Amino acid sequence: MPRSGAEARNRLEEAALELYGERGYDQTTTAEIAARAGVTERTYFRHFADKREVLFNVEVRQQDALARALADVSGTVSPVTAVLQAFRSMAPTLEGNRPLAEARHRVIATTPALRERELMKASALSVVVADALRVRGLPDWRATLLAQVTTAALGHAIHTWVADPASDLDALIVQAFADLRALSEVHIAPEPVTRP
Amino acid sequence: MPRSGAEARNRLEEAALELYGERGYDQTTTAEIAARAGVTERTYFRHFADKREVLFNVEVRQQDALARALADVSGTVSPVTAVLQAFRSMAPTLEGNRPLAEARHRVIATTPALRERELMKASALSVVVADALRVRGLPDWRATLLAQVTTAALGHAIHTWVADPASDLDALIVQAFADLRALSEVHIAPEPVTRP
DNA sequence: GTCTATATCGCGATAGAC
DNA sequence: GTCTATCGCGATATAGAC
Repeated sequence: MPRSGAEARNRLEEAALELYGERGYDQTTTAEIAARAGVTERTYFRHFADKREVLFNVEVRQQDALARALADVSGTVSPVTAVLQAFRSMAPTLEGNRPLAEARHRVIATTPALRERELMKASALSVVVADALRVRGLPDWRATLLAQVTTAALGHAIHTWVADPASDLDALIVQAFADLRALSEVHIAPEPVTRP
Repeated sequence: MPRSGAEARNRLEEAALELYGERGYDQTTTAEIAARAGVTERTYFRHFADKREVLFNVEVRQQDALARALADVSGTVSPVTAVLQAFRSMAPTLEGNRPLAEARHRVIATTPALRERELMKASALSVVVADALRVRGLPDWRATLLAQVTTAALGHAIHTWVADPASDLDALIVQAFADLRALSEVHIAPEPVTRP
């Protein structure tokens, strides 16, 4: 009965989030997800590589959006500012479906297998940022580390946002970057290299 | 053929590393690993939670060592210096079995499932560092971010060390922290908070 | 130690969409 | 008609229960 693959995909994502939320990840089978989505188990695996991946297609889309945003930022601003602007451009989309994000994060936070996958996606995001920084002329090592630091800041902002229903994501992102600068001034920068 | 648990464990770790290296992770079954180690598959799962975990007991031990090292660092030095000293104290042990580390990293780098687990362990390490920093009086958010930054630097040092047979890990760790400070001076600290 | 659930994937056939 | 998604069936291996 289903026709367009994208529809089945969406139904599978919804079904999975519901079931993982209801009974927990471990107590849910891929067969159940497929059944609730109205397709066979085999179809599930044609859309998603494994039991975890259903919850992370959202992130993949965000990653693509971020890559585009990074490419669009004016070349005249500093690297960190460029990253900040790109991150901020993603805030509205995320704010758009907060309830979904909350449900997602709740399940992920309580399931080690899903946290693993989340770390993988975060790492991929960091790579995207690092690539953009390299394009902007930063040497490899700096691009990599700066990307890790900024994505960590973004992660913290999102985490705080999910935890507090009254918070504003964009403001939290700006705040996270400000904290980052403060941190580097107080704890990282001033000291000279130490010796034993 | 009975042995004292710990021995079987070691043989399982060796066998797994060998097999993963020879045919690749996907083409290796837990039964094969158990067979090469001279135990049953059931015994394998008594020692390791899943197919990935065999390769990461090393990291768990390192994590314990790091926690101790962090607790032992003098309370008078700055937080970042404390972390640096603790990291450096781990270098000799690692330098001790470089060939093993090389084989490990080669397999992990080429196997997504293993990279996931590696990220998980790195995250756990970061939590250990963050705890230590909190004990030293840093507020939550700073402890977390600083821990992520420093463990990222450590990860980079180790990565470089594994890639270059002629390199010295301790020197690379020191270098990584120096780069960290340089990075924060040039790219993070100087600028004031930006506006849209 | 044994038994079993179920995640994962290969293959050939079918049925809508264009 | 050609694609491509889906189905139905079967095989293997991981992981956990008894």
